[in-house]
Amino acid sequence: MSAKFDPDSPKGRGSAAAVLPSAGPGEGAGPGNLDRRTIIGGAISMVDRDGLRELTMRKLGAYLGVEGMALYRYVPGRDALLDGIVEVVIDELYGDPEVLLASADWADYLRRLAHGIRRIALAHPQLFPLIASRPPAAPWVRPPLRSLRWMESFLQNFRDCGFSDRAAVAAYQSFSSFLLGHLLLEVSAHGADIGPVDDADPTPPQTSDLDGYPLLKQLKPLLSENRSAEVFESSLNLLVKHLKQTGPKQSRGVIAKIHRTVP
Amino acid sequence: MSAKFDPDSPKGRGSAAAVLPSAGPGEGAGPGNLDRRTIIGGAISMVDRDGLRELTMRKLGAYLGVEGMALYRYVPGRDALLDGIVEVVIDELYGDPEVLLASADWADYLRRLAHGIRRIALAHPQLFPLIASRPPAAPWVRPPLRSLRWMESFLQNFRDCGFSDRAAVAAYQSFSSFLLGHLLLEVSAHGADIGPVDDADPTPPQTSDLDGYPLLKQLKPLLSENRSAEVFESSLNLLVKHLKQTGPKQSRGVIAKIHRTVP
DNA sequence: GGCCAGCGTTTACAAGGTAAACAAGCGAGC
DNA sequence: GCTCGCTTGTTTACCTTGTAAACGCTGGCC
Repeated sequence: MSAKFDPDSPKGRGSAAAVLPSAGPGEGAGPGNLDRRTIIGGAISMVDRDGLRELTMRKLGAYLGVEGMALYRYVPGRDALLDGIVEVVIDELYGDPEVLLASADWADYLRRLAHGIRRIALAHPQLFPLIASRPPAAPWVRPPLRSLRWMESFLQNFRDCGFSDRAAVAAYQSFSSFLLGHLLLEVSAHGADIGPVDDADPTPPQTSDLDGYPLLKQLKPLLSENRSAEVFESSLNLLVKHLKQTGPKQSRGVIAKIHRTVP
Repeated sequence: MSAKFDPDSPKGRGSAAAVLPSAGPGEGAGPGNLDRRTIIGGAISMVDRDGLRELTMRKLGAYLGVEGMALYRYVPGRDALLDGIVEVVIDELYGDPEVLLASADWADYLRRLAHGIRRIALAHPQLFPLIASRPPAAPWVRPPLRSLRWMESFLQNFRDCGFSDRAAVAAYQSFSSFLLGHLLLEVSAHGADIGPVDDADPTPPQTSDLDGYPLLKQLKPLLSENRSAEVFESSLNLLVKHLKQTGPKQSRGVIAKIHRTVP
């Protein structure tokens, strides 16, 4: 495993995690140029560029070459827009050829899914906290796996792989929690969340007051090292190993037929 | 370990995680009733009650029996107020008698710390996402452990327990990520984050459209079971076990003297 | 008594979300 | 071809919020 190349980095791959052709600024905006998808797409690229705080109805309107109020014809309000964004971004998963909807090899399934979501997180660092914190449709649909469809296919797949109901649910929960925690931290280290809070001073408290904290000062190089990719990989492996011990009912080699694809 | 009793539930204990006497509404507000602490305390209890979105300068002012603008004499602005909140809430850790600043038994240390933070998260479900998403002082200070002081003592303790620098840093990172992921999910299941977005309909999409998702429908009882306390406990144990394998240089039994307390 | 510093209030303004009235284009039916 | 009414974007307007700046009270000190 190379230490230098991160296979999930947005620059490192060509696939999904790229959103529709991005709905760039549509200056000349005759009527009919607008629809829900375009609006959400525009919102996504605005947020990717400027951060969440800069996403306002009027500015998004301007970005699309239209008056802010026009958006309300397609989106009930700002909150709904945010929900739409989350939904669309998560839907990128469906377009990712490396993520499978089902696989008899649940470990492989899990790894692909995890990397797929990581790719999304890295492609949209500014959006990821939103994905994590928007209230889910139902209380047991956990971020970042958000959608009922993904949840259904996840559980189905694990059951088909011989997990008991309880074990499948447990797998789902540990997986979500691992992914959320890891990616949220990774993404926030990328300087996400905080948009241009202060456009002034680009390095506010950098290299600052570590004087009271000698150990911190000493370990700073280690702490600043970005080994996210490897850490991600090894935590994921740990999770898989743990599931292998606690999860599947039948022993290795027995494969339950996948008899059902997802809606 | 009882399955029914959650030792970290706010109702289940008497200790910290209770914030100052709460700075209740101070109706008659002569001058001098105000200070930074009171303001932050009031903000915290407002958020605990009504959610983040309801926390506005004017409403907080009213809550404290004062005009909104008065707050600006003690707090530079709303963002700084939020930072103050996060800081104060995390500081509850120092008041928690069950959390140790250092211990020769690092596993015990870790467990106590984890439970301490969990207690905070459960005591302030509405605030926890804020703790998780406020930009940290330095990029390598990860939520939810937030403060430089905690970080320093954490690392120091692990080093004193025989962890190499690298291992201590790794422990810090896995610990943060585990804690963040788990608690964020746990707290959001408590219906946090989303404040009174719509005061109308108390059960909007409940028991709703699970029709396309038979497995979900079937597993719903399992999924809605709240075993957070146990799951937390066992994930924490898993983490500890893992650290035991990868972490400390010297074998069990050798205790490095704790020769330094934290600033 | 007069003055000053500290503190809360008033006034004012720029964003932002959103409702409601409005207008321009355009196809359906006659 | 004309008109009607719908679709879609625009204008206007209002309320809430964050925040700057000016104002005025009040209690202690000379």
